[in-house]
Amino acid sequence: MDDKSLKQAGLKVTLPRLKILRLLEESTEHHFGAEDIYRLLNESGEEVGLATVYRVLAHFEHAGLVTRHNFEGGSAVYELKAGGHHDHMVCLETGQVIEFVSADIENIQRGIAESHGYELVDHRFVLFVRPKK
Amino acid sequence: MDDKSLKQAGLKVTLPRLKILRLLEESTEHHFGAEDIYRLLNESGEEVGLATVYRVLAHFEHAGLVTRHNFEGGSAVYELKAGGHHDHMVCLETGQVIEFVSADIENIQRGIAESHGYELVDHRFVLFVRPKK
DNA sequence: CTAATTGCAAAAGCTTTGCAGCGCA
DNA sequence: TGCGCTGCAAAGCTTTTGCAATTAG
Repeated sequence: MDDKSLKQAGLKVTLPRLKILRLLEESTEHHFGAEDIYRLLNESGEEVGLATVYRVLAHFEHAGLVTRHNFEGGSAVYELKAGGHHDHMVCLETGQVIEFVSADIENIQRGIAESHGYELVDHRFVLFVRPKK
Repeated sequence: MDDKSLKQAGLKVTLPRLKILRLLEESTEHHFGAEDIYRLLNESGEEVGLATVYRVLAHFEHAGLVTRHNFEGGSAVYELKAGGHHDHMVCLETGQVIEFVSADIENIQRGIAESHGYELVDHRFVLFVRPKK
């Protein structure tokens, strides 16, 4: 199954790639920094080099398996592209990332791009929020 | 005038701060990296240290004078908060940044945050586009 | 067998920080 | 005068890269 995703993506099936893909698929959390992945794997005895984690994630991104986000804070986070498209809400107090979908947003944005003479390729919509008192 | 903005923001009026604020206000371009500002100032004979540029921008951000964006690519860009609020469209071929406003987007997002039990603090909406053929 | 991938360590950005001296209020 | 700001250089982080050894197909 993992094997298949990798092959379909045109990627050679190697141990580090399988380990990383499995971690991304099996975790309840959906957003990981490279350092997180490195730490989690090594803590569970799966030895993978940090440079490899970065290279694997870059490959996954090119292959369309994951998306890279630059939220706030120094480091990027990666997320498996699975399930439908969604956007993100980041809680400024807890750092928690909530996913949501808005059909309205999806509909509006294409019109905006086109009214400026452009073709929409992708978008990033992030809400920064705080628990309601 | 510049003087006033700084005082209103509760910032001590110093030469580097004035120079940077003037650059941000007078340029037709609206988006600058710290390195850009450093280079532009020094090229026009205004000597300012790079560390100072970073510190001034951080102060400006806290004071609400500028917004910091983490688009793609290694470095952050800053933009003067002036005129109304707007969002951004980044052309993937030319790197050009276009600003736009969408009342619909503005209206929708607050509802989204609240329906999840959060209060909206800020948002980031970026469209990645390509010239229409 | 060949080309791609890995690991390590070193290097490369971008940004922040320590400290001594200078400048604004 | 006193506290905050500046500059420089050094340190810190995240991410990338060179290279020799290893592995997948």
